[in-house]
Order: sequence, then structure tokens, then C-alpha cells
Amino acid sequence: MGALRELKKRFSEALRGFVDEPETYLNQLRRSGAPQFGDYQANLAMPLAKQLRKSPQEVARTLLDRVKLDDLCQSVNVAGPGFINLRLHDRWLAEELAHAVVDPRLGVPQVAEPRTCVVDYSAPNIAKPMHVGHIRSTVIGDCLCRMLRFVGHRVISDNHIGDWGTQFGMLIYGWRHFADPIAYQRDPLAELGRIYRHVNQLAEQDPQVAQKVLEETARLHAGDPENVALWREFVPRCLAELDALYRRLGVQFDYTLGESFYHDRLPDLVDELLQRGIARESEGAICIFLDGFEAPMIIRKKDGAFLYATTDLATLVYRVNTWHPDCILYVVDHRQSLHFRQLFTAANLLGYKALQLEHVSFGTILGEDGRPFRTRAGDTVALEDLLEEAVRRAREVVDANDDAKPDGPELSEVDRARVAEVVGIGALKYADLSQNRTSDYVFSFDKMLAMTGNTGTYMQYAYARVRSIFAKAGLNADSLRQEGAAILLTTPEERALALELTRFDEAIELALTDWRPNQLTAYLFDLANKYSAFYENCPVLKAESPALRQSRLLLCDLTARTIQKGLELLGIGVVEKM
RNA sequence: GCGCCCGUAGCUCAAGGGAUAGAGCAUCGGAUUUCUAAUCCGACGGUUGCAGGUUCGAAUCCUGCCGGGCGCACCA
Repeated sequence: MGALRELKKRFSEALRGFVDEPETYLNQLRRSGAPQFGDYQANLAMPLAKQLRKSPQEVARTLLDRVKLDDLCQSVNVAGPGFINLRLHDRWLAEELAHAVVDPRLGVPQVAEPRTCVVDYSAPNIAKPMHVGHIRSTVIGDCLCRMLRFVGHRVISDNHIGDWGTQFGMLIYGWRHFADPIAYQRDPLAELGRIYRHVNQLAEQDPQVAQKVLEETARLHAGDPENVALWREFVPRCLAELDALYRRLGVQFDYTLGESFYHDRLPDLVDELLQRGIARESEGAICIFLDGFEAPMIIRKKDGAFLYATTDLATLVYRVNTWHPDCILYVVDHRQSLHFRQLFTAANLLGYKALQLEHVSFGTILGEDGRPFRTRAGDTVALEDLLEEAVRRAREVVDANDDAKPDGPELSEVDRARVAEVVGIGALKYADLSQNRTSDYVFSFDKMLAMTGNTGTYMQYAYARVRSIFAKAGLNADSLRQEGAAILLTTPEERALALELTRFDEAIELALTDWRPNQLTAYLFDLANKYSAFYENCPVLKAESPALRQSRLLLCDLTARTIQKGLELLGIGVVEKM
């Protein structure tokens, strides 16, 4: 069940009838700041001292009289201004791990009350190739879905693609003026991409072209048969390319309901908002005026066209009516925070007060120069090129490593390519997920694929190294688990590893409280480091006794499974050999 | 002008109001005939932008400055 969970339960019982609102103090239970203090610490005596008008030490001692810890903790003491330091029983740790050994969930419980969460992420404009700017939303959103599902929530992932905006006006305008039919036949997407870039550039320089593009867009929205036919021709091409990319990234969506899906609903929505008095006309536009905001949210332009905000409102209404979610997460970059604050305030006006709406925002990916990451020519970096480069560099790493093996190379050409794919894509994802979501970060291939430090490559290596023990000894992990051998914690390194293994649950919970995947990567890195110390100091196959060998093999197996599951929750694969 | 975010070791970044602010890289010094050295151990490195305040306790919360990023009525 996890020590922290158990401690919270015990302290919660002890606090009941002792203080008001005991639950508010439970987050004062946490992992120890420094190992010499113990495994966990309770910091609640200090804040409680105020409420009870007693000294923190006195409160701590009274509390310890009320809480039952003897079966769980080996030592308990009060230190400093009133910290309660707790050290777990080795026996308790060993029992905890014995459960995890036979548990496919590795001891991570399911939530008692599953919620329904809609996760809105990735959401590219499909008329142009996906670029580096899409990676964060895609990877973070996917990871949040995986974690939420794993702990037992009902998750609906929805890719709100941009398939109805000005970008299609550009394609249609460009198609009429600059299309190269032969090139289109040979490679539709390359040609569409060329057209898009060309028109985009023209429109920036020439207002008349920009105007024409808007007119084509308006005709499409008005249902002009030719424009609609072109749109129907282009969209499947664009989606096919997207799908290929998502497949490679290992990202799947339950729904892909783009802007076009909501188009028909917009007029009625605006009418309804007008009727309910939520929206009103101002300077020819239909607006929702929101308390605390200078500018209103415009939902219909004076020319009659609808906007991003209109579609987002319609999307929100649809999601509520269709899936009845408890919460909707929008994994979108931080520049749109104003838009989402407006959207959420408007949702409140619509009456969705119990619905939890979260803008899971994230920072910009920067180049080494501190400016948004671009190619040398100044263009945005295409996501596909980024993946290619990551895999190419991973291949170099894999080749060098395999060539350097003491007994000669072990991997075939096919193996090497497969490993490079998993390692390269994994490194890219890990590099993103290990950053604090809210800050900008500097992108670097070299750091990303580094063999040391908190990187995906290191984690995958750590996994492969554990698995190689089983391969070397010709052991089957499944049958090992069935044998039910005892876990023995005979050295500090074994104990430190064991403690870390029981914390998987905590790491996931922490990552989900503020939607921060880097809490999970930090945990996995800690785990890998604890394993390394164990690996250095504790012979496994040549352990002093058969019982110790069995125990250490179980620790290895749990480590491998935890890394594998942790990486899986990050959307990253593993390989048995690298 | 207004609003949001950010400022932590030479560099890239962590750190749920809690004890002595931690990692990796870089630099320097050690460990090995590998259960995969893509490793491990150690050293060096900090006035957490500045100044006040709240608190038993502040990198974290509040106020004001300085510096940077991003938004702000008809793009998405």
C-alpha cells in the first residue's frame, strides 16, 4: 500500500477528535529531507502547536502516544523544533515488497473514487507539418492520460485538431494559384506543405493575398461546394501523416474531434448565449463580458464569422453533455493562459460550477541561443526531422556501446535499428517530461542522449542492465516470483533500494497532484541510482547464500518492472538488450 | 500602460512553507582483468536578482524595485 499512505491513515485516526480539520495536516507527512533523519517525517507538530497553544515538542509527544506505529516503524523520535522522524521496520519493507512481487500493479492501489477526465492535448493545425512546438503538449498530455488511467480514473483523450481554420483557406487559395499536380500526385503532403509555406509567406507580405485567403476560408465555412470538395480532398491526406507520426510516438487518442466537428453547432450556441443574456452585441461583435477582464471574449465577429473562443465553448458544452466529466485538462502552452482564464470564467457563467477545468500550461522549447528552437535558416523544426535526428544519434550511441562490449557485439543490424528507435524517441520524450512543465527549457540533442545523468537513455540502460542478469543466468522472472522467496535486507544498499521501490505509488500521486511528470522521472532517476549502488555492492548471482541470491534477484526483478512500468507511464518503451 | 509567468552553483535544471538549498554537465582526485564502466566513490562550486515584510521556520507567501519572456476587441 505504500508507507506514506499507511502513515497518513494512522495519523489521520490519531488526529480525529484531537484537532479540528485533521485532514489539512496530513500533507505534513512526507519523505525525509535527509536520510540520516529517517525514512519519513511528520511536520505537523509545529502548525498544531499554534492551534493547541502548546509547545511543538509536547504536541509531538502527545501525538505519538495516540498513533499506532510499532508494527510499522522501527524507530520514532522528535527532533529540532518538533519534527517527528520515522524509520520503517525492515520487516515491514520486506513484506511490502513481497506483495509487490506478485502484484501486476506493483503495489500501486487504484483510486477509491474514479473520476472522469477529458484530456485535450496535441491539437495541431493539420494543414501544416507538426513541428517542435507540438512535442510538449503531445508528450505531457499522453503521460497524464497514462498515469490517470493507471490509477483507475476514466480518461477520455481528445485531439482537438485545427482542421477548419485559415490554414485551409491558404491551401485552397494556394491550390488554385500555385499547385503542381504532378508533384501532388507523387507526394501529396510535400506539395501541400510547399503550398502552405508559400502562401503563408505571401500573405505576410501582401495584405491582398491575406484578404483572399480569408475569403476562401469564409467560402469554405459557408459551404461553397468547390471549397468543401477541396477540403475533403486535403483533410484525409493530412490526417494520414498525423497518424503515422502518432504511431511512431506511441500516442493514441480516443477521439479526434477537430474544429470542423463543432462548426454546425456555433450559430445555435451564440443564439443561446444571447438569449440567456450571457452574451451581448458590442461594436458589431457578439461578446461575453467577464468580471475581472479588460477585454471581452468575442464569440462572433462583426462580419459574422466565429472564433477560436466560440469553438472552445462549443467543445466544452459538447464534452460536458457527452461524457459528463468531473474534470477537463487542457494541455496547451502558457501563452494561451488568458484565453483559458476567460474560457473557464465563461464556463462558470454557463453553470458548470462543479466541473474542474485546468489549463495545464507549459513553457517554450528554446535553442542554445535562448530563443525559441529553430533551424539554422530560422524555420520551425519539423517534428519528423526531430525524431529522425534523435533516432540517428541514438543509433550512434547504440553502435558504439555494442561494439565496445567485452565479448564482442551482441546485436544484429535489425536489433540495433530497433533499439535506436526506442532509445531515440524515448530520449526525446524523457528530455521533455523531466523538465518542470511550467518553465521554458533549452533543447540539446547532446544532453538528451547523454549516457549519464537524468536522461531516458540512462534509464533504459539501467533497465537493460538489470535484465541482463536474468539473461546471463538463464532465469525466468515469472517462475522466480512464484517461488515466494523472502526478501532479505542485509546491507544499507539493499534497504535503500527496497525503500525506494515502495515509493512508486507516492511518485505517481505527486506527479498527478500538480500534473507534473517530472516528479515521476525524478523518482525513476533516484531508483536507478539506488539500484546502481546496490549493484556495485551486492553480488546477485554470486551472492553468499542461495536465499540471499533469491532475495536479490527479486529486488532486481522489482526494479526492472518498476522502471519498465514507470517508463510506460511516461510513454517510453524499453529494450531487453542495448 | 495593464495582466500572467520567470530569475537558484560556471552551464542545464531540481526542490509539496520545514532541518545543512540538491542533481547532472564541466573541472580536479580516486575505484576496474564488468552480474553491460552508458557505472560508482570523493572534492570544488550558492548572499536562491535586489530591498523590505509575514511566519516558530521563506528559494517558496506578501509589497516595492531591477532584469527577461509572453499575452492584452474581432488570428488560432
